[in-house]
Amino acid sequence: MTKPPTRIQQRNQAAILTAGLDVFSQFGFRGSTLDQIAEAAGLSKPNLLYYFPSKEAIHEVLLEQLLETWLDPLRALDRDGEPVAEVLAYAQRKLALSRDYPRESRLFANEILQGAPRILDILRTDLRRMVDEKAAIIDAWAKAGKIADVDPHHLIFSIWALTQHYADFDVQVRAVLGDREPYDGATVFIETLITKVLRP
Amino acid sequence: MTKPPTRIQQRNQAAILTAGLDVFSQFGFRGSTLDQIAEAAGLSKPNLLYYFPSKEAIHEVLLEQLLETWLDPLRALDRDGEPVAEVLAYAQRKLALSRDYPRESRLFANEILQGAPRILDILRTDLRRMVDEKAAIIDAWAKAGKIADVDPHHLIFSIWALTQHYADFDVQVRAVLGDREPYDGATVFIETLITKVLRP
DNA sequence: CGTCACTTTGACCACTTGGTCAAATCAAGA
DNA sequence: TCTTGATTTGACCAAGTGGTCAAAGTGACG
Repeated sequence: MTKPPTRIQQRNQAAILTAGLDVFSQFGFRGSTLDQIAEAAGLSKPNLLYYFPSKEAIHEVLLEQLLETWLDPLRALDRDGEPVAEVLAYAQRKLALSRDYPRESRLFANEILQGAPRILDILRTDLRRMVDEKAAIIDAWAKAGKIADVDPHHLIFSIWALTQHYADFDVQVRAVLGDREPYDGATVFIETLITKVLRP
Repeated sequence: MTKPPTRIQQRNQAAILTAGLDVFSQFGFRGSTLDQIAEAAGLSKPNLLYYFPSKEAIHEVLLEQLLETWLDPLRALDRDGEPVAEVLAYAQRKLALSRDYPRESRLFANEILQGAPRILDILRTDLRRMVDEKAAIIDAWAKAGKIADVDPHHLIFSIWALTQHYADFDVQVRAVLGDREPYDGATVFIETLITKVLRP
């Protein structure tokens, strides 16, 4: 029998989560402070703790929200589609995530860098299961001669690496490119790369 | 007229730097504490501060040591070598760094994720200069028809992404692969990938 | 063995941190 | 308007933080 959230609750919870995403994605869990988050959310610290019981709770909600959508692009890889087009589309969806949700990508990167203490079991079960499943599809395509015979797990890793790099290492990419916008070139490059790799 | 370090100094400074690398690479600068580092080094906190004036100083030495060797693999890319072999060798050197120095890779990743506050100017000058220089070499190879015509900057980014992924996301890679060792497969996959991408 | 520079540490400090609480303020429906 | 529940905050706390310091301990060399 939970009550529906008031307008103020909605606004402040959203502000806190946005602020938390900003701060956590940059400094990691331990490197972030409630004061930072409160300041970024435009609230006082006690007020922030009126909406979330602890620092941990904010982080937890953010990670949950992230995991909810993080695997969607891979989930959509369809065994009945045209193989090269399917993998290409997957990579482009993943790259779009990096472009449109770089903070989420960095939040995830921080969690993994710290040893994934909060999501390790999910990685070992849900993620592993889905990757194995999709790898089997890719492997079947290869065995059928529809694409080149590449290691499907490392193909998936390479797509993760290539796409997330543009979000996680954004500052380095931009430092090297100067003014030039990264994502147009990245889109073309990754498409070329995958096409060539998969050509039988 | 600086005195040569005693045996004890050598041992303790090395222990502190190793401990600092362990801790900073996992939690980032702000997420790490002197107590953690001191404990990992087997020293008391005041004793640690006898060898380094501050937390910042330890981190600074580690970053300096890192940058000293981080660009060596790229620096070695030789315009007079055989193009495909040169790029392949570069990628393999970089992958070996990930395998043999994963903590250094994660230290770097943490610094970049946090916005590269301590090395941004180096990225914008030294790194950018070297990447532009090597990109020009790759471009010349492409124009000469020796390799395919790919965007050289994104080619370099892709090698960074692919290789560093195995160090930075090690825990995720292993969670997905289970017992299987990542680097053998990665070596083969990356070699295949680059060969195919560069084939004219 | 004595000495002196090098090393180590316990006690301490100011500041930050995550979190609490009672009291004050505010908003909306009766 | 009044009431009541939702919201906000200043003051506060215990633990953790980076860092200091004087004093004690130790090693190497004459």
